[in-house]
Amino acid sequence: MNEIKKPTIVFMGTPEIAEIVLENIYLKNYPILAVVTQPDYQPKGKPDNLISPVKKLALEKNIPISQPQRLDVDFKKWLEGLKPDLIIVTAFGKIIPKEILAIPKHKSLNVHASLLPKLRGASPIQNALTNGMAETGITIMLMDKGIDTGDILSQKKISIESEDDYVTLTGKLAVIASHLLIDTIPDWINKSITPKKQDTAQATMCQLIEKSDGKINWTEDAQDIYNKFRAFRVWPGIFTFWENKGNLQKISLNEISVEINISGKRYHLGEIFRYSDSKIGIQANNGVIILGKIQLAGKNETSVDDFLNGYPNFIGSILK
RNA sequence: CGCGGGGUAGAGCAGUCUGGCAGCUCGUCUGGCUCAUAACCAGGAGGUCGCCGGUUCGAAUCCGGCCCCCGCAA
Repeated sequence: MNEIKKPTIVFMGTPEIAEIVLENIYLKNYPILAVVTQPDYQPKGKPDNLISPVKKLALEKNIPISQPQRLDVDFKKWLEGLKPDLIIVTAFGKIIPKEILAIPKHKSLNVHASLLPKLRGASPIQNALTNGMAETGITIMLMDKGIDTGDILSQKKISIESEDDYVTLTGKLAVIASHLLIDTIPDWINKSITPKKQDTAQATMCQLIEKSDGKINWTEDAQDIYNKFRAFRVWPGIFTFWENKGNLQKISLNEISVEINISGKRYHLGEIFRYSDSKIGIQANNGVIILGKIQLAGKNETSVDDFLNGYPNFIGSILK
């Protein structure tokens, strides 16, 4: 790696993956002028504001913080005043106008958690999992006015293990992202990288996740249901409905596993049955979902064994 | 004052409407049975029924206030 004068950086990002990338930039002694992150979120009934992981780290390291509601004229003026050499964006969560992207001398780079042009958009990690993909990766690219359509500077692949879920995969990708970024910045400043156009014909877009996407359809393959569980681990989770004494009650499946080698008798799709002495299963297509921890709406999370002590009629019902 | 569910033994729940001995399943302890077991049989321990006040001969239950947990919406 060539020696360069380190560019001054404004970092824009919000969740854990952004925090890890930011931390590595900080540890490598890049001058960070400011971080920009989403406004604090105040949940009802909780005493404390939830602050983004990026903000938490910035507070710890005494880096100036901006949390604009909108990226408007005032924000632009503020940013111009900082005269950054480079903007780094990682999972920021808002679309950034191109006037802002154009401010830094060395433009704006985006760290995206997929192998572009695959999985452009807001939720690449979850979509890699729901699609059952065998590999994904990190792309660092120049930002333009489209969503993840900019020219590619560098990429790194990672294989997705069958036991990976959103948490573990995000962790792995974050580490790769932070290293790839540190390797890429000097080459970009030195102009020793030629940006590559994306092959638009190969592009796929990932849709924004909604809470309702967590609803389980018991006619789906067991493996697909399990993939959804892995992808939605942190949010929105997966859920189904149980008819108990005439009431439809929402049940979240917070901890499950899957058995795809089906043996023995089959049940109705969505039917709950005793899969073995210690396992409670739900029949899905081409496999069985094994319950670990579940949560009835309005109640605390419990193990399925505890749940059955209170609701013995659970076994034999059919989930909807 | 956004909408809704909940707080009962170590865990999960019923009982509350219609006030009248504190219950169920599991766990735990003791004993029995068994080659053996997360099995089976018998017995026991374990409760401030979230907190405060009110009504009543009598309150987990009815009335008023408060605290806490959770789901939805944002």
